[in-house]
Formats: sequence, structure tokens, C-alpha cells
Amino acid sequence: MEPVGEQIKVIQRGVQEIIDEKDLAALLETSRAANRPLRIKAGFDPTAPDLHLGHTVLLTKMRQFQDLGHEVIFLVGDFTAMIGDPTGKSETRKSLSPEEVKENAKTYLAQVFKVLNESKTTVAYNSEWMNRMDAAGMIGLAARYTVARMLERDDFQKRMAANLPVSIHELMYPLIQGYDSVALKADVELGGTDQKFNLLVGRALQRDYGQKPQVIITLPLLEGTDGVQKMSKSLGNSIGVFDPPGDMFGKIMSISDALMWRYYELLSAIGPAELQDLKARAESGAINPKSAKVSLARELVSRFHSEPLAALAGAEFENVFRNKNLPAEIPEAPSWGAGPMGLCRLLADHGLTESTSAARRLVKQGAVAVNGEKVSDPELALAGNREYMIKVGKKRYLKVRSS
RNA sequence: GGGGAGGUUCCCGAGUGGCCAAAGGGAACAGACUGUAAAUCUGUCGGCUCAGCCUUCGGAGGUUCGAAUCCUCCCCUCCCCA
Repeated sequence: MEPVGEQIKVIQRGVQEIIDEKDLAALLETSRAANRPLRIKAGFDPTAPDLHLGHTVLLTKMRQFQDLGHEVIFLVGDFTAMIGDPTGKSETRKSLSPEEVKENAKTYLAQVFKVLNESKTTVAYNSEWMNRMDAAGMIGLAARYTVARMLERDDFQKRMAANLPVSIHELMYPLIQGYDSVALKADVELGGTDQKFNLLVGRALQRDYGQKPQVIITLPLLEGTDGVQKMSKSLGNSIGVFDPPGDMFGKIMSISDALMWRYYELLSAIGPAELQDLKARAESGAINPKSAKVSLARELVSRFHSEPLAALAGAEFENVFRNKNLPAEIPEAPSWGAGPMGLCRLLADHGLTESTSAARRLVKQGAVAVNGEKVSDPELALAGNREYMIKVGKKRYLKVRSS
């Protein structure tokens, strides 16, 4: 194992908070002296099997721990998922059946190992111990924490203040998550900053159960493509790990410059010195920030797909958006038959627009081109027996022919 | 258990009988400008056979020429008291 100082440097990169650093240093010392890897825990909720870059911030940190020689425990919160909504978000999330949870977890893991080293990852399920806990056990667990302390959680406080509902079972989740740390005898738990409270409960419970309290490390929540809200699929600002290479490349290219540096810091594998240098050159104008963004897009697309596919996506991007050529692949619609066809109707039918009304609006706004020529008449009908290349906005294309 | 407030279009939030497809903001989309960046400006933002028509304001009924707005019942949330 590397010297403690070196390890800490790696661990510190991009993190929000470490509680606390002294404990961490001490743990690392004993671990190194005894040649015993630390147990690093991070929990995941298998309700949403679509991983996006936001999730990979945490995974990247886990990977760093793996590379330092520690034991990473990927904890699937299958028990909690079976019970339902742990977030308190507006919509109560439906509870999942064991089969669904299992299926989700499988999908999840397939994606996770794009970042984590599979052979060095321990996967655990909290149903293992939670299913065995009976009502008396649950109440016993609940007795170890007070209502006042539970209500300290920011999220609960805000909702109480705003007269929004807080269900009783939501108070149980932090306890369960904390108990997971007890069951796993975790040395360190990683989580997003929104998890800080729950992670702290884990510390308190471990202490209560006579264990050494875990060190907690929080990581910033990655902003989504809008640059403001945290990345989440439901907000529509996410970049999915399994997005096709072209989409992923394009989405990364369209984030703001400020956000680009954030992505670099939290996701890129390039070293701190190299990053510093890149930043300086972009700021001084030595390079166009765009090229830094291209490098980032290349790196990430390579990670989740492959180098050749990333190169291809990059070339296609330049071709379409800089050189304004047609994309290499344009979806083709089945032909509609012989007679004329209303343009707006066609657009809606093939999903280029949400409705014919939307199509009409776009046409009026000059966003639609047929065979390279802007159209402005929403009533336009395409004559039969010909081929058309239709473009809506900057990104939507369709080839159609009638016969 | 008693009393009070409230549920509006993707989100927040105005609207208390016709001028309401419903103010304002956000998100989103489009156009201009660009590095498909950001910022900015402009426009759009329920549906349709689109200068007209149809369906929306928690749910179901009712009053009225006419209801998001009034009445009845139901469902859901919050506050105060117990």
C-alpha cells in the first residue's frame, strides 16, 4: 500500500467533506501497518437502474479506493426499495417487488462495472439482515435515536417549515441506512452531500453498538446539463452512462464552460497538475475552451463505450455542427403511400414533434426545412412519389419517401 | 375528536360567475448571435381537419343562458386545539 500521505491526496480530490480527516489518517495508518484493507461502504438505491454521470462521481471515488488497495462494498438497498419512497419527493415512489428489485440490481451492476473493478468489489444487499429483523428489532433500533435529532435533518426541517408532509416511515430510513453500516462494520462510508445526515446517523449507531464510528466522506452532487440542478433523470438534465456515443458526446459538448471544469474535477482521470495546466491555457486563450471540452467528451465516451466509438462520435460532431453537413445516419421513415401528405401531420406521426400543433408552431417559427429549404406554410403538403430530407431545429432529421 | 386553510396547465404560483386555454416566474422548445458553450435578445409553450372548433383547473354530481370561480358529497394535504 502507498504511504498514508499519498493515499489522502487521492482521497481528497473533489470531495466536499471528510469527517474527520484525523480519523481517516489514523485508519489508514493502522490499515497499512496491519496490511488490512479498509472497508469502504457506499449504498445505492436500485429503484432507478439508469445510471448517469452524476452517480459515477461516487463510483469514481470508490474506484480510487480500490486502486489504493481497499475493500469496496457496493451495498444495494434492496430492502428499502421494496418498501418504497425513501426520498420524500413529491411523488410517492411505488414499492418494488423482490423480482423487480433483483432485475434492477442486475442492470445496475452491469453499468457500475464500467467504473468499478469488478473483481475487487463486494456486493451486499441490505435485505440480508433487514429481512431477518422483526418488529421488535425494528423498534429496538428506533429506540437508539431521538425524534428531535431525527428532525434535525435539513430536508425534514424544510418540509416541516413549508407545511409539507413527512411520513413516519421516512424517519426509519436513516436508521436503516445507519444500521447497514453496523451490519457491515464499515470503516468509511461515501455518499453525496445530500446523504450527510444519514451518514452521520450511521456513525452514531455504530458508536451505540460498540463499534468504531465510520469516517464519512461526502462528494458534491454533480450538476446536470442545465448547470444548476443536480443531475437527475427525472429533471431531464442527465447524461446516461448508456447513452449512445453520439448523444453522450453532444450532451457533453453543450454544457457550459464553468460546468465543464466541474466535470473535469469530479469525473476525469487526468491528474491535478495536468488539469491545472489545461485550465490556465483555456483562460489565457492559448486554446479554445471548446477543445478542452472535446477532450473531456472523448475521455468520457471512451470510458463508457470505447476509444474508436468516441473518435467516431467526435468526427461526426464536427461534421454536423461545425461543417454543417448532414449527419451520417438519418432515421428513415416508412413511405406513406402515393398521395400528398401534410407536412405537420408527418412530423407528428414520426415523433419529430410532439403533436401537429407543435409542428405547426415550429414551421411558423422557421425551424423546419425540407430538402434544405426553410418552409413557412403550416398547411404545406408534400407531393407523393418523391424523396424528402426533413430537418426540425438543429438536431432532428428524417428521411421519407412516398411511392 | 373539534376548528381553520388548501388541492389550478411540466414545476412554482395568480385567478373567486362571462373579457380564461387561464397572469407572472422557472423549465422546455425554436430563431438570432456563437465554440450546437454560457450570457443576451425575440418568439412559442393543451389538442385538432388550426383566423374556427374541442378538452382542461383533486373526483363525482348539481345550480346557471354561462363555472377554475357558487352548492352537495367524496378523496388528499397542511395548520391550530384536544
